[in-house]
Amino acid sequence: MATMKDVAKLACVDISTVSRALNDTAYVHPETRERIFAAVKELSYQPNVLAQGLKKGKRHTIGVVLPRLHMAIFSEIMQGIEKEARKYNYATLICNTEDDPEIEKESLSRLRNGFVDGIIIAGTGRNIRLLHDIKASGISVAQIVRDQDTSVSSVIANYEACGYEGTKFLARKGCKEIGLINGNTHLAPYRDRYKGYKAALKELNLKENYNTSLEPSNTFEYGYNCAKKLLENNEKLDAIMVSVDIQGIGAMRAIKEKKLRVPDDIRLMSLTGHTVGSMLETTMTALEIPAHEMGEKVAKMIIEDIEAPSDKKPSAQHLTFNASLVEREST
Amino acid sequence: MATMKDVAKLACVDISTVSRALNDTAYVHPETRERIFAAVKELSYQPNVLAQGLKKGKRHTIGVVLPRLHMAIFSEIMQGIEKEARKYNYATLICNTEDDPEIEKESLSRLRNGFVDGIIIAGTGRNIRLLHDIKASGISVAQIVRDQDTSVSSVIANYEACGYEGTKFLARKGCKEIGLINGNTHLAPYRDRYKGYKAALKELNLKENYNTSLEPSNTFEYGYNCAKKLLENNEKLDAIMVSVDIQGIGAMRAIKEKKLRVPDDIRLMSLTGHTVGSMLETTMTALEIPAHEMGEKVAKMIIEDIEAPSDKKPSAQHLTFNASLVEREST
DNA sequence: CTGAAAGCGCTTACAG
DNA sequence: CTGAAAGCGCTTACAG
Repeated sequence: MATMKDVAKLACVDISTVSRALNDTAYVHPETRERIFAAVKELSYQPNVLAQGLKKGKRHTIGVVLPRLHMAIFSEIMQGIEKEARKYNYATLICNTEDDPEIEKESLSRLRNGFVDGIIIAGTGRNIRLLHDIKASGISVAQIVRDQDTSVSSVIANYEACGYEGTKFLARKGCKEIGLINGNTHLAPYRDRYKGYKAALKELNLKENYNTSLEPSNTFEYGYNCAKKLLENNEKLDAIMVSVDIQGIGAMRAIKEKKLRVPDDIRLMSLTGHTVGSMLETTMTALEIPAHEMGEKVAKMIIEDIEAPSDKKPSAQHLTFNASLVEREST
Repeated sequence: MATMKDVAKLACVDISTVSRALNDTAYVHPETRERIFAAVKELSYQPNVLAQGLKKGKRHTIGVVLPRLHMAIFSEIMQGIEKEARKYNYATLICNTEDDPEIEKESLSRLRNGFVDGIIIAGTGRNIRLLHDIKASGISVAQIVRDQDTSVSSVIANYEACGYEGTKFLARKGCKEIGLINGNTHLAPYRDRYKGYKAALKELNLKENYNTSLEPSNTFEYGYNCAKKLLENNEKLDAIMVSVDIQGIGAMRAIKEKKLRVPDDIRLMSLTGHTVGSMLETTMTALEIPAHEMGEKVAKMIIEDIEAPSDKKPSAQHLTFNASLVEREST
């Protein structure tokens, strides 16, 4: 690979002049400029990003730490992040943690050391101190979906409202025994959905049908197992709310194996739908969250933070999106 | 952030000694060593990866260029790549191109400039020259799923066999009018599936039912639209093979809207299944490809290439995996 | 066993 | 308008 030195030699100028011409950071005589660009072309010179980053202390790269990509809302959010990042000429580096705090820790450690200017995270909540360290060391941080820490900016959906409105909606449909398949309530979204569910049940004077399991909750199997238990525990159950679409697919399977019909015997809805729900054989009613838009916003937020001069970084912002109810066949 | 200089000062040694102690690259007196590690701890020093990379010319990072993450087999392959990369202490950087040659070009250009030591790509086939340039410049390259270029190592599944065996299987089930929903035949997997399909039809003395559309083929909508056309064009159609699971979900929807039943009226199967197929309401028969394993292999392949001394890089290897038939409800 | 020094490929004050 | 030089944070021959 040609270096700036080679270009300088070929163009018969100093390397500093090449730098200035290329970065357009000072006036360079048109002729010199032309010679330089000719040399660049001839050598098909490409600047070394490492060296630039070393000098400027900036990588123009955002790290995104996510618990899951496959069949989860995070890959849709990611599309939004990438689109926005590309607009500002930032690259994105995705780390997939599988919701394992150890992998998360390792990913964060790796990212902090010169890899990125900012980190967007949907975290396990187990590495908050590390995250603070990272922020203190000058790397911008923002949370997506899971706001584990109020001192760090975040973009989330209103999960409590999802739990509340979902329950109310099913009650209006005549359901009396509404189950909720949730996940680890240490994570903000699960905690909040549960809160909303309980609040609605109280107003409606209904009782709780709740089941949980020890497995990772963002999976098909989890939805399947929890649905099975809910159905066994209460034979009058007439509705199941799942936290995320993928659980709903598992629940659908469990319901079918019990020879029950959706929606006639059991109504089924997802509390944080994304595009999957509309594609299923029995399409799924859902409170859909604007994943793409949320991704764009959090990317914009972190880029603004990165590019703000260090003496006046914006203070932590928290952006909450509302979900919108989309009725489909499953209710 | 503390630098190596700070550590050296605190430990009262030269920075070169710190470097040696930390990298274990030469004998350092135990006491000195201890002082250095104490200083590292005290300052919570973290080496700057940029600077290391600049000096050593290595980033310990692999770029992965994929056409799609959401609901596609690529996120499963990615899991395998990440697992293997982590084992060798490599980071992975994912670029999502949405199968757009321009985005792909941009991603590749970005990666080549000091970002990564190697690139794994499932490409559009439109940037082969650029890929050659990149390889020539000393960055390792490997292809996954799509082997557009025999001079570059690859890990793929035997798509021709998939097309062939799928067709034979459906014929054994008694199907006479077997449709194929495919995709852009400039891409090797689509081209090969089609080849296998035609070969089997010829042996069986059956005629082709083939439809294609101009949209990106890796989507639900594509499967839906093509299935609809196939059903309209031939009312005796008794089977549909889709190239990928997500198309199958769309096809299922189209079949259902026609008031036809799967598998009684129409048998449906996917030619490159991954985990989605087993989770659907009507589970989908598929030729399953070992996505996770393929990811691991391609990661291993590229890491070996990266770490080989530049005078004896291994020559291009091509690894082909077989799919295995998993019968489920849809046939 | 350890230090002084050069160098990786750039950027950016400082002169002129 | 352009060059010479220092420096970003490391690694690694070269001495001793």
